[in-house]
Amino acid sequence: METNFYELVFDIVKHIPKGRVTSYGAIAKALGTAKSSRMVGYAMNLSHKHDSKIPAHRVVNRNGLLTGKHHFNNINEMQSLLEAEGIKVVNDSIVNFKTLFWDPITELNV
DNA sequence: AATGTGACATACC
DNA sequence: TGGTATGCCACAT
Repeated sequence: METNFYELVFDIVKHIPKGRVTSYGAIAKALGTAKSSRMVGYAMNLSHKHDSKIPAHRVVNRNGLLTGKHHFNNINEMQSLLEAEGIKVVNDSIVNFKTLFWDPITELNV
C-alpha cells in the first residue's frame, strides 16, 4: 500500500470546499495524529509529486497565516489563489479566518 | 537502527 | 509583542 498518511492528508485537502480554509493541526487531528501537524505540511510539500491537484493554498497554520506560501512556485500565487476563491488575504493573513475555517472532523466525520 | 528534519503548536522569556 | 525554545510524530536519508 502507499503511504497512508499522505494519502489521507491529500484526501482531506482535496475535500476542502471552495472558499474555505483549514489548518494543519485540524487535518492532523482529523487523521488521529494531532501531534503530527508538521507532517501535514510536509505532505503538502510532496503534493507536487502526486498528480492529484492539492489546493495547498487552502491550508494554513493555526493563525490563518500563509506560512507555506514560500513553498509555492510563486509567493504571490498562494494569496492570489485564495482571493480567487473569495478569501480575503491581508498581510499574508486570512481575513475572517475563523469564519472561513473548515473543520474536516466536523464536515467529514459528522 | 539511528539520526535528522519540518508548509505546526504551544510555552516560556 | 515577539523572538526563542521545546515537544511532537511520521517521513527521509
